[in-house]
Amino acid sequence: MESAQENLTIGAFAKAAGVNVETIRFYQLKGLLPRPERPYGGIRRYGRTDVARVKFVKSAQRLGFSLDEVGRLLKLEDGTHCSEAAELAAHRLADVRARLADLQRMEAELAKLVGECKAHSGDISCPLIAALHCC
Amino acid sequence: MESAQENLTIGAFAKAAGVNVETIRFYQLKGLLPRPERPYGGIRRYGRTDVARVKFVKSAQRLGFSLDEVGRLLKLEDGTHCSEAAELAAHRLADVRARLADLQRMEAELAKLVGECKAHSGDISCPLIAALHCC
DNA sequence: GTTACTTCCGTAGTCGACTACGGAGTCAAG
DNA sequence: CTTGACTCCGTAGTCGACTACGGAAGTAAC
Ligand SMILES: [Zn+2]
Ligand SMILES: [Zn+2]
Ligand SMILES: [Zn+2]
Ligand SMILES: [Zn+2]
Repeated sequence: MESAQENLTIGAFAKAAGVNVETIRFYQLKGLLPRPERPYGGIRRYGRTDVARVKFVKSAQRLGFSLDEVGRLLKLEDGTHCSEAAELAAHRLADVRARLADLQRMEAELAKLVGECKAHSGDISCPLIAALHCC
Repeated sequence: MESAQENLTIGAFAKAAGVNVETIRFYQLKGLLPRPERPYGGIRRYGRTDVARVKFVKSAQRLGFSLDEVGRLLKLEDGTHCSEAAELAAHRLADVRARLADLQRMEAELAKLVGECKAHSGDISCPLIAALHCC
């Protein structure tokens, strides 16, 4: 056979890419995926480059990029002039690190409070609740 | 004077609590804050317990609790039977830790890719872009 | 050739935590 | 007594990344 990965209907394409059909349509709407030509009154067909493109989007998402940023990354796909991509990634990294710091603070405070609640006796009021009171 | 912190209009209340007026109304709508009685055709007045309540909400939010969870925490405010509060906090802690792990993965991968992009010569294609390609 | 699954397409709904808007009523200062 | 700020209240819009719906038309299986 020519290939099991060419001439896919949108359903097979979505399955091959590991996403829902609606996600494909949504990406087309957002300009992340092209809408292939449609034969007279027929249905559109997709190939392996489309699958690769969706997987690119999903990989980038796993790194924290927004769909908007992924759109910009896709325009630099040849990889020859990567300074813009590097800048995008650096921004993303800074943002990830900021969120990380925030979560680490939450983790420490929550862990402390949960520990204190476990430890306190039934008589005095709960330090976990008390901590939320005075700012 | 009796107190600068009693008989506040909603505007003064919001300022004292460090939030917008609309936030107060939103919390009232969500049942996080009571709506004080309104004298015949007059305007509602707020006091220090209301301010404390908003600050409680904001403290809990900083620990990662959703407004829905904060609502449940507010019902345990006396701090005498804290096992439910402790359970909520433990769930929150588990969730925070899961998000933390995810962000740490992103941080490591992004940092690696940014480093590789800085290092690669102009000839070969960018490892940052390449990494997004093959799943 | 009929049934049953897909596809196509646009529009609208979801979630959370607000934010904005609009029009009427209230209040204090001058 | 007017001006201007503030309050009241409901409804609607925002953001991101989908998800759901609905009806018409295409397609595959029997
Ligand atoms: Zn306790
Ligand atoms: Zn209290
Ligand atoms: Zn590079
Ligand atoms: Zn590619």
